[in-house]
This record gives sequence, structure tokens and C-alpha cells, in this order.
Amino acid sequence: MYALCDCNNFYASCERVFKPSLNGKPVVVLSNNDGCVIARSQEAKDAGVAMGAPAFEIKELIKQKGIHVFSSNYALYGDMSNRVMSVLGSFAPSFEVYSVDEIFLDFKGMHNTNLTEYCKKIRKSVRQNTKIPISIGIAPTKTLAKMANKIAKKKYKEIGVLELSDTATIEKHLNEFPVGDLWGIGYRYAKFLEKNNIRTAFELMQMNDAWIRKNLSVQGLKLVYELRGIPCIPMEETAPDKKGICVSRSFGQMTNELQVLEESVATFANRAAQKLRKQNSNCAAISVFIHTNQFRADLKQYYNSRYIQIPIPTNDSGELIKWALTGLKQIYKPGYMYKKAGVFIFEISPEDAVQTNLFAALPEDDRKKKLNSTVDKLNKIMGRNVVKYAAMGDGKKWKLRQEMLSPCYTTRLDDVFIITI
DNA sequence: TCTGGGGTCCTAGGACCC
DNA sequence: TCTGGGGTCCTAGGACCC
Repeated sequence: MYALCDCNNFYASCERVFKPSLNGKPVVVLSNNDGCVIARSQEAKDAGVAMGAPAFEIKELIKQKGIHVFSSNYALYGDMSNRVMSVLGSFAPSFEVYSVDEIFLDFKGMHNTNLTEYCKKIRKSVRQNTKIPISIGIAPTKTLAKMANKIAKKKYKEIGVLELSDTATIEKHLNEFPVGDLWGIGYRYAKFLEKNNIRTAFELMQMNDAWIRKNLSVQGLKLVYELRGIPCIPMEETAPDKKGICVSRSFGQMTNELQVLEESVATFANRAAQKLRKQNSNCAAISVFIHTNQFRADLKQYYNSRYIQIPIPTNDSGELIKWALTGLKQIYKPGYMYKKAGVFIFEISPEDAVQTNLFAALPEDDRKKKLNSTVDKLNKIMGRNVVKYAAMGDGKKWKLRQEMLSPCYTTRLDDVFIITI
């Protein structure tokens, strides 16, 4: 049996942990740049705040209903997530951290345990240790556990736990469950299925395999097997290495200056290199893109990107910054108001992979490695970007708007000391 | 008139997840 | 005035190989 544990309204709940006076009150958290709503407390949902609603469109509603608004504080949520996961992980022989607020527990071998009672205890423990409320769904497959979790959240709020183990109970719930709410059925498939008169999970499960394979691909077929109680989606206890890494941001203000774009792109390339080093990988290609504000129909629009092949795979910040800036200069055109830029890195390979390159073993490479690892260590101890490249600038002209940011209660602040190299 | 039977790799686009 | 930022996998079709 598997359990899917999911934090309720995670970001909103994190903010509440440090401001308990907000318990029982409507709370929302906004995306970067204070753009859209990305988390809502139950009270905010009840007040009619839609997921993804642009903040400026719901200003009136916020005022009317007295909704408390926060800028997103990912340092806080990431740290809270680690705490929640370490509590939850201790309750099962193996687990998979599926997202910032979700974890699958694998209860293999626990045949004599009353799982519903056990999960009630888990829930209580998380609440006591972290103050974060969670819901738990228990079932023989991951997909059914996801479904059980959704039902628990909606219909069994007080208990917060739902176990689906016998066929009759599973069928009853499949019958009541909208097909579009299934894990793996998104907006498009839901529309398509509705057109074919398939509205519940049970109706989908009844379809024949060939039809599902043809119309919903092998993923759809796996999903249906899982609904029938046959596990097809294995646990992934260790996260696989990333195959591509993207760092991009919208700017707080639009800019037409090359220098401002350069500073942002250097910052993104450096961040991407840090992520690459964290998984002990190199990359052999980098791409940089810029674009104008697509919502401003009154302004000239421009989008471009440049893909660059890197001769020798690397994870050196300095080198990736250099390539990113090279690409940027090739696509930058003056006279446009830019709103967003970003850096992708591709062709990722393990750092220790043998490179049969003529120039592989330069002493200079060794020095770069030492520099990067020293900088990474300093930043880990003292705060992100305490040591950084001068090319990254101070970010004052493009930085995010975060007008309602809560303090980083559990982690250090950035930019305490700035040392440029 | 008739026109084989395998493969690989790459890319774009579309679906999904949080 | 204002509209997020990451990822994964699959498929079809084309180019190319023998």
C-alpha cells in the first residue's frame, strides 16, 4: 500500500505558521513579481479567489474580504518543506518526495498495521512538529492514493485520512470521481473525454485498452491500470538528475538597456551553473532568450533566443556566464522594452564522465573547480550570492517586485556581505 | 503492371505535473 | 500600472543509414 501525503494550501500554511493570528482568516500568496495567486487558504478559496488570478484583477475582492496577501518567499517554503519531509519520511520504510508539498510513502511489509490509524498518527506528528496541516490518501497504487488524498481533503476534512483498500470502496469512489481530477488527466484530455461521454474515473476504467492506448498514449493506459489496482508507476526514491535546467524571471520593470539584460542573464547563468554543480554534472550547450511584454499590445513585440554549443562540457560559472552573454549580444536589439529573460542549459552529463578531449586536463580547470566549490561553500554558509560575479550587478533595475514579503524566518537573509570576483 | 524491409536520430509540438 | 517558473514524457514525421 502507498500513501500520498499532501500539505494543505502549503505556501499559505507556511505563512500562517509564523503568524498564527491569521489562522481562520483568508490568506493568499502571489507568484514572483506579485503577479498571480499561486496559493490560497481555505477561507480565500471560499471568498472566491481563483487559482492563478492576476493580483491586480482581484484588488477589490482583497479589500472587501480583508484578504491577507504575501509575496512568495521560496526560501521559507523550501526550508519548511525539508522539515515536513523529514518528519514524514521517518514513518515508512521507503518514500519518494514528489514535490515541494507532496510525498509518497511506501508501506511495503507493514501487513499488520492498521494504516488509517497509523496515518492519523502521522498527521498529528507533522502538525506538532511543524504546524503544517496535511491530508493523506492510502491505496494499492500511486494513482489511487492521489485520488484518495483529494477525496480526503474535500470530504473527510476533519479526519484528513482516507484509505481505499477493498474493491467495493474503490469502485464507489471511482464512480463519484470526476475524470478530469485524476492524476495524469489535464485540461485537454478532460475535454476530449467529455466529448466521448466519459465523465467519471469509473467510466474511464471501463474503456478497452486499445482505445485508451490510441487516444491517451501509454501514459493513459498506465493510469487506467493503476485505477484497476495494478501498480505501473514505480517509486523513485532518489530524484533522477535533471536533463535540462532553466532559470528565468520576469523583471520588476521593463528595460531597453543591454547592460540591465546582461546583469540579469549573468545572474541566471550563474544560478544554472550552481544547480548543475549541485547534481555533479556538466553541460555542453546553453541557450539564452529575451522577450518583450506580451500583454502590452501597445508596444512593439520581439522574441529571440540563441543556442550555443560549448566545446568542452563544463559547470564553471564564469564560463557559462561568458557564453550566455555572447548569445545575448547576438540577439539583443535596441528599441524594445524587454520584460523577461532566461537561460537554459542542455546536454547534461555526469561530471566524472571520461572526456577524451585533447585539452581536458588543463591545470586551469583544476583552479576553476576549486574556485567554484569554495564559492558554493561560502554561499551555503553565508547566504545565496554573498560571493558573486561582478557581471551580475546589483539587480536593482530588474529585480522582482516583492512588496509583501514575509521575513525569512528560518533561513539567513541574502546580500549580507557582497564580495565580487 | 510491378516498386523491400529493416533501422536510428532529430525536431517540433503537444500532453502532463507541481 | 499590473499577468510565474520551473520540469517530464510521448508521438509523428522527416532525414538518413544499410
